[in-house]
Parts: sequence; structure tokens; C-alpha cells
Amino acid sequence: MGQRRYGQYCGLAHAVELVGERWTLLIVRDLLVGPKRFTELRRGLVRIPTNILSARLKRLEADGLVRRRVLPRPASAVVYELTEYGRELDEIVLALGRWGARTLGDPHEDDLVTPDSIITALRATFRPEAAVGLDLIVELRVGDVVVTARINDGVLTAWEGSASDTSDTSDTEDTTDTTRTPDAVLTIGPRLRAMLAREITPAQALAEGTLTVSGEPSATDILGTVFALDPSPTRSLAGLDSER
Amino acid sequence: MGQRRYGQYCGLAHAVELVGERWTLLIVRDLLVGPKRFTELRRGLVRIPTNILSARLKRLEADGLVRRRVLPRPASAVVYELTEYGRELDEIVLALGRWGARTLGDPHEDDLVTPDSIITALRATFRPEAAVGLDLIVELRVGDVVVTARINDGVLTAWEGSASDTSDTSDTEDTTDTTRTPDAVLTIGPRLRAMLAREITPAQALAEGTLTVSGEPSATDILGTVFALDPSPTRSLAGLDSER
DNA sequence: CTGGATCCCTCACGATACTG
DNA sequence: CAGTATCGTGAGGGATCCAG
Repeated sequence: MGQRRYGQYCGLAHAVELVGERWTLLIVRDLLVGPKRFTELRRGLVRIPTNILSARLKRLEADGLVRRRVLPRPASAVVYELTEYGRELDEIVLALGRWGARTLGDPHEDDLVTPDSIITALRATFRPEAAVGLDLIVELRVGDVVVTARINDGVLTAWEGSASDTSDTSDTEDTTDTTRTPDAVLTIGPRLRAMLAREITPAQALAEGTLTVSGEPSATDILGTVFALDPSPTRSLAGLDSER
Repeated sequence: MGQRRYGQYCGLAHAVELVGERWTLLIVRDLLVGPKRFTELRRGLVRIPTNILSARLKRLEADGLVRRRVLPRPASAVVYELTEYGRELDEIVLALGRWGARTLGDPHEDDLVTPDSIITALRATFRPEAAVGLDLIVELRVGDVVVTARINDGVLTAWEGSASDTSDTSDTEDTTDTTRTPDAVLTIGPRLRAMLAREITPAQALAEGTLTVSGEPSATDILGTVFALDPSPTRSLAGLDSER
């Protein structure tokens, strides 16, 4: 299988040989959130055929981006996790996510949203400088996905599940998040992206009914400030582009 | 053709739908260096089938990343150039190139090097803070590729061809580069990457004979200082990885 | 139940030839 | 020069089956 080579001695060409195949970067996205089991990956990617997931994981492992680890007894489960080299894709993945989000438009009918895509969106749009001095826990509900974000003085921690769930990543040693109740619960309709991009204000979203809050009302303000996405490019209409 | 959709409402998924197909990011790489004609792109990508190049350009244009422009008479040639949105991939492409370059290894037998890949490598590894106060022009020869880099107080300008050639990008208004002779000409063997990654010093390269200089000898020092690549990851040997 | 492997089918990609 | 046309191949999609 020398078919995926470009035959160029170039860092970018090599990078694309490593992560350019279909599905690969989405697998990396989910593994950047945390180590996962085969079936968890399946759940997060939904439409991926199992043979493709299997093949991708093998390639990623062979290329040194992913490590397959068998947990010690009694769990003896298989988990896939990124190596250090794989984890260094983090900033690139987040930047690509921001870039792509700017032309996402509104969700298509059968588009689905996964916990890891929400967590990644939060990580990608988080602005530490806007979060200094803050300390709050917000629970986000998008469709049937529940994600909790803890903002603690410029540091974001996010995990799947409600605020009371302890994030079992187990490498955050400050397990001070003792079953703390969230400061607010935001239930968000299909327009989370529009709010992050500040195309609509949280106030408008509240009025539209696409956003519901319980708990601290001011928590809505963090959308668009603590989490923010640069504005979308002005799209060209009928070939007439707005630049140059 | 709804086959390229992932069915996820996610910025990264959308980004990969836009630029994740084979060859696409290499086309973007070359267009980031400057607008190009169809045949110039072919020359820079070499192994790309013309129907694929054609299809990719159509998609990129439809998606608002590329603009096809017919130059005014009497040239009336067709050029492809990135839109503003397309150009915003610059940092991402450079970061991906750096990431990939770290596991590039040494060139394979039939790997080829193109001017745009060299220029991109220079842009990706350029460190402005290491170039303040400098003002020099260096001509690089890698194989039969000739590229000239002008370093002017923290600003890099690079173009294909020898130093006397004026870069006809025409949007650099300071055309003060009047047929200036280069301060040095570096002829480099297959180990440019190793020098940028500081796996070997320019001195070693000179001793090896993989590097030849004419003109100002100190110009060799800019490789590894003004242009530098972070070290490669320690590769795992037989599944035994050096971390955690 | 997890963690895949296997099979078949289709379509996107690749190679090459050819044209306005 | 700037592509289009044609056709073969192999990777991806989808369902099913199997071992621990």
C-alpha cells in the first residue's frame, strides 16, 4: 500500500499521510479529550464502519500516534490513547475546528452532536484571558448530550455528564470537585455555534427560546465572552467576492 | 455525492470536509505561496492526475476557498488564488508542516522536492525573533530547485529562482530588491531537514560535504537559528514508548 | 457485551488518452 | 495551456459474523 504516499519530501505531505485519511482526524479529536475504548470511539463517530475504525487505529499505532493499552486486571479492557506525538496535534486540531466552525452554518436535519465534539468546541473557543478570576461550573445540555465545564481562574476542564459526575480521567490530581452542584444549567437548542460566533446574543437566544437557564442567570454571559469564535467570513454571492 | 459528509455538526468535521480530501491541502500549500496557473500547480504536485486537480479546484472554488480569476487582456490567462478564508489556513498549514517534518526521516529514493515545499518549509521554520536586525539575501539550491530567501529585520520573503529574479508576486510594494546579489549561496544535499532540526550542525554538514557555501560563510549559521524546527519525538522501539 | 474480522458492493481516486 | 473523457483499481461503506 504505497498508494497513500505523495512522493514529496515535505513536512506537510508527510503530515497528511499520517492523519489525512478519512475519519482519522475525528478519531484524534476524540482521543484528545481522553483515552477511549473501541466501542466508545464507535459511539462518538457513529457512522464509521468498524473495519475502518480498526484499520485507522492500527495505522495510528504503527505510526506512533496512538498506543493500544490493555488495562491491568481486573479491568483488562483495551483502551486507545494518544502518544505524546499524537497529543501535539492538539493546537492544530483546535485551530482547524475554529476555522471550520466559521462556515458551519446551521445544523442539517440529521446532523448529530457528540459529547466529544462539544467538549472540543469548548476547548477550541475558550479564552483563558477572559476567564481569570472566575470560578464556576456550568452544565450544558445540547440535545441529549450533557457536558459539564469547570472554569477555574483561566483553566478549563470539561467532561461528559452532569456536574456531579467526577471526571474519571484520573490524571487530574486536584479532585477538589466533590459532588459540587453546578452554578448554572444551560439547555441549548441548535444555535450554540451562532452564540459562540456572537451572531446572536444570549439575550436574543433566551427570547427565541433556544436557550434556557436554571441557576445563576449571569452564566449565560460566558457564551460569547469566555467562549468565543471569530466571526464568519463574508461569503461570496454568485462569484462576487467581497475582497480585493 | 453526500459521501464526503460525516454527519456531525462539528467545526473540525466540517473543516475536514472542506480540505480533507487527498491532494487538497497540498494545493492549498502551493497557493499560499502565491497565485498559480493550472500548469504551475501541476508542476508543483507532479503526481497529481489532471482530473483530480481539476475536481479539487472546482470544489475549493465552490466552497469559497479559491477564486478562479481570468487575467485581463492581453494576458488572459487563468490563475487560481486563495480567498481570504482560504488564506486563513496559513498558520494551520505551517503548524501541520512542522508537526509532520519531525517524523520525516531522511528522503526516500524517489522523493522529490518542489520550490513551494521549500518555501513553505522556510516559512514554517522561520523565527522572526531570531532575525531582528538582520538584512541578508540567501540563495538555496536543493537538487535542481533554486529558492531565494530575503531576511530583513524579522521579515522573511522567499521566492522561487535566483536572487536576481524579482519576485513577481506584485503585491509586495517595496520593490527595493533591485537585482541585488545574494550574500551567500547555499547548496544543500538531502539533509536540509536534519539541519533545521539541529540533528546535525552546519559545520558537520560542511564536513560531510552535504552543504556547500559560496559568499558569506556565516550565512550557514542561519540554518538552525533563524530557521529552526523543534526536535523530533523519541520514536517508540518495538512498542516500548518512552513516556508515562 | 466488547473488540474486532470478513464479505460484498460501490464510488472516488488514479493513470492515461485526448480535445478546445 | 487548460482542462475533459474514459476506464481500471482499491479504499470506503454497510451488514454480518465470530472470538474472548
